[in-house]
Amino acid sequence: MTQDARDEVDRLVAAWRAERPDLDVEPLQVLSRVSRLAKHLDRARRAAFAEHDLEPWEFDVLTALRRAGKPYELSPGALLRATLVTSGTMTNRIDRLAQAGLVVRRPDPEDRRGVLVTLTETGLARVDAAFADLLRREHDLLSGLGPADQRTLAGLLRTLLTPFDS
Amino acid sequence: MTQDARDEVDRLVAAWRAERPDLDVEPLQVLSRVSRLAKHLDRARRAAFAEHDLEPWEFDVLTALRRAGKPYELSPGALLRATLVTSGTMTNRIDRLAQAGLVVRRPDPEDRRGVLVTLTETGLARVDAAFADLLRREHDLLSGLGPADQRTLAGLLRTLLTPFDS
DNA sequence: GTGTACTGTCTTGACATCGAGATATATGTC
DNA sequence: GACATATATCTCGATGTCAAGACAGTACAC
Repeated sequence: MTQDARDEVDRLVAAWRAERPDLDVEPLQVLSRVSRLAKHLDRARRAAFAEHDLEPWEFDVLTALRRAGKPYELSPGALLRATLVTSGTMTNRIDRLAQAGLVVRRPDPEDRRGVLVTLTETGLARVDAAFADLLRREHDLLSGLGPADQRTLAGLLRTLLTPFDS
Repeated sequence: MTQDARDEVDRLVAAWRAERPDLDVEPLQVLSRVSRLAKHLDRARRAAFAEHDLEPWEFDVLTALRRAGKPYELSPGALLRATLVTSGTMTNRIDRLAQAGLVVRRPDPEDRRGVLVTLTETGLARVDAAFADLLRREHDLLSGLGPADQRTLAGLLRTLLTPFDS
């Protein structure tokens, strides 16, 4: 029934089965792999961005602005929803991005509580270069799967993700 | 060609296609979902462990020891390989776990540079309770997929993970 | 056995994050 | 139009992590 361990998670599951045969550890086959893959992805991303003098957190904010399209402008609130961080973190990020000249902050003319964050020319160029680079690397990471498998995988992941989109 | 957006990542991909039609953003369909799902999983885990007075990082170390089987003992080096953190981090974690009475440190009798970290009775009981709880919750998270889909998903993820197992 | 490289663990300083709370403004109700 | 509630952003203190390097001990060649 049990096949040979083929990756770290197979070994992990086998160890749990030996120690806790009373528990159903099947969920780990999926979820533990998701966590581990994400950890490796973070490292790969960090390496890719380093060549463009960007930290992952800088990239996250800049891409959110880039995706918004011209004039590449969003509120801090929109940015924190897009990046899943807390407001204190976002304030800090915007501060440092502004100091680096990649974004500028200006008052929201329509809501005096609000602020708008805009990509500068430098920021735009930097994020476009880094994003193209990232896609090349991610494409390579996925080269082990054919197009059909990738679509299948994306679909299954979407199903798991749907409940979180609230 | 483009189907309706059904989750956040579909919207993200659509936004990129509009802004950068020159790039092949298909890799995001898989990898962006992996990262997002991992982030949600972290939160779910944190909530599960809170009921057992454990932080995620505590759980990670304790489960590594638990999986090792009797006498629930590993070196710091083995622990950091199992948890993918750096040595400084592991030292800090062991310090605090020892202070909390969940593990004990003792000199390795066979290598005077070395140390062995052992689960205490308290630590064993705590990690067993938290792990059972976690599995229940993870089982629920996967309830959107049938057994066959779960196996398919696990298999595809394993393929992506294999190159990282070095 | 001496020298050199390696291994295992810990120390330190910098840093990004979180969470709670503060402030200012906006919105809706009576 | 006054009041309570909600929203947008920022401030601040605590914390966990990493990276680099220090230090002790081991292994192996010669």
